[in-house]
Amino acid sequence: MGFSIPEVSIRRLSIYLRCLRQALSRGEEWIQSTELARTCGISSSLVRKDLSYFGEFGIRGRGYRVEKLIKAIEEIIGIDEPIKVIIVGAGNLGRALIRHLQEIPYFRVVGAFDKNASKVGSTVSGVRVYPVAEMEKFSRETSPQIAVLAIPPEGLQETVDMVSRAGIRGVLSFALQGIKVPPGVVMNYVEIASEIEFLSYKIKKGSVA
Amino acid sequence: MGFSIPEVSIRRLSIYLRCLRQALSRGEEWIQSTELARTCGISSSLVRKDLSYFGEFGIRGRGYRVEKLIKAIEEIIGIDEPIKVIIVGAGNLGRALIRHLQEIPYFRVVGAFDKNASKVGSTVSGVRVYPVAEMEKFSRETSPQIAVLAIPPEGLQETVDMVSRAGIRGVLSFALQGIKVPPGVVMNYVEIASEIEFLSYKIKKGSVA
DNA sequence: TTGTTTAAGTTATAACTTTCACAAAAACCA
DNA sequence: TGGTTTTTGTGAAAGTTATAACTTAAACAA
Ligand SMILES: NC(=O)c1ccc[n+]([C@@H]2O[C@H](COP(=O)([O-])OP(=O)(O)OC[C@H]3O[C@@H](n4cnc5c(N)ncnc54)[C@H](O)[C@@H]3O)[C@@H](O)[C@H]2O)c1
Ligand SMILES: NC(=O)c1ccc[n+]([C@@H]2O[C@H](COP(=O)([O-])OP(=O)(O)OC[C@H]3O[C@@H](n4cnc5c(N)ncnc54)[C@H](O)[C@@H]3O)[C@@H](O)[C@H]2O)c1
Repeated sequence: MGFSIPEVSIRRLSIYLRCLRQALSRGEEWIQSTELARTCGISSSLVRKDLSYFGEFGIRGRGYRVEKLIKAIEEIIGIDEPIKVIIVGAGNLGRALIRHLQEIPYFRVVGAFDKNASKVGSTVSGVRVYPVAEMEKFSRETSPQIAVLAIPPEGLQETVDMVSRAGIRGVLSFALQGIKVPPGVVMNYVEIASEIEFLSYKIKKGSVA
Repeated sequence: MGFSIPEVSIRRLSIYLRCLRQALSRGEEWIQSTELARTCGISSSLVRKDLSYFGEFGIRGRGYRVEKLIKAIEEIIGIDEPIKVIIVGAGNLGRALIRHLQEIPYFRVVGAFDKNASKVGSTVSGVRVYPVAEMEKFSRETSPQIAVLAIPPEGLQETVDMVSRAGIRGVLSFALQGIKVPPGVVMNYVEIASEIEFLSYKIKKGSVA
């Protein structure tokens, strides 16, 4: 076959999932690509194309069964089983993330880690904060798949290496820094400042036109 | 001319900015496209291409003057003057964002807004929390450019409309929802769940290969 | 000066992504 | 039952973005 699925398609799947869940909660049993496209703000052919990378999920002339499509996308993404997540850095951001992720049923925040002794032993929404030194041991026992790093850029490289040694292969970082990502680890970044800068540019450009 | 600058290029500019600031803080006066590319994990021709959309900033055979390039990118993005930001929703996330953005010199968090009376009047890192009803008045006096929405999806449409009425044209939302964005408003989203789902897919795919 | 080296800027090509347009399949109706 | 409608799935075209290859300008040394 020799072709790869666009990364943007995967990101869109996760948006479709949100729309589909909303549709389901509104009691809708069927949905068409046009409807899904409209709520996501894209074209219907793109919706169909994205799905077609993974198989045939719809019925021609009818649309997609909402529930079935949700299950299918969950399986594609890999969240048919709850994903175990750890949070590194139990500061303001880390605590907000724990609370947020706890509310999402297909994530399980199994633990938090902090290097500050005063944070260790405390609990955030029922999630225990462990010393970073225990990460490898904890990981052997619990096998989390994802680490979310809510720490300053200073300790980033060291932490990524540690997380990798603990066998965690997916890392989401809130510290943006030129880092050597260990082999086998997939890492991405969220940077609010960049998002605001992007908006700033768009506003500026729009006002000129 | 009839060609548009790719949005991804703008997003990369803001990453270049971070690398450049680091280089500056290390006392480096000059930087080459290869070096900038390496620290950002992309190709050097892409760096040069991105910059070439906006002009000529380097010296052939020499590279880019770090300080000059920072200034140039800041001006392109529109952060040569500090950007005034408001935060809507002074919960866990809102407070974490206030603290984070306060640390970045080219942002000025001028106020926070909450609909919960018990939050109103309090202060987070020196930023005052106002009732949402005062947003328009506040905005007339202070003219913030960007609103960051750290609220649940329920009130999103209403809040976006309010923010738009207040004359704010850039919105960053942490609630992902099929929303009608008022004309003239640029809106984008940050959704940690989507980022983790994306990682989940990549891990899953990697382990099969 | 003049030749050589270096790295930016630019053009051409390749890779990727989206859209278009239509065939195919299911459902519905007379 | 057969024709009509509807909407998916898909191959090809169009459009966009990234990479590679090349050209030009600056700097430096002899
Ligand atoms: N990228 C973004 O969009 C974004 C948004 C908000 C905050 N941030 C950044 O994230 C970081 C955390 O923000 P915060 O508001 O929670 O700060 P904070 O100071 O409240 O919390 C940081 C926590 O991390 C712990 N920590 C520091 N280094 C660590 C390490 N190497 N290992 C384990 N724990 C460690 C500290 O002990 C502290 O508890 C800050 O650097 C902030 O600038 C980024
Ligand atoms: N997208 C993401 O990545 C992400 C990350 C973290 C949290 N969240 C979401 O963001 C929201 C806020 O998270 P949190 O942890 O701060 O919750 P929180 O309950 O601590 O805070 C929410 C605050 O917003 C206020 N609020 C609610 N509706 C409002 C409105 N219409 N106008 C003004 N203020 C309003 C509430 O009074 C409260 O103070 C939650 O829905 C959470 O799920 C999203």
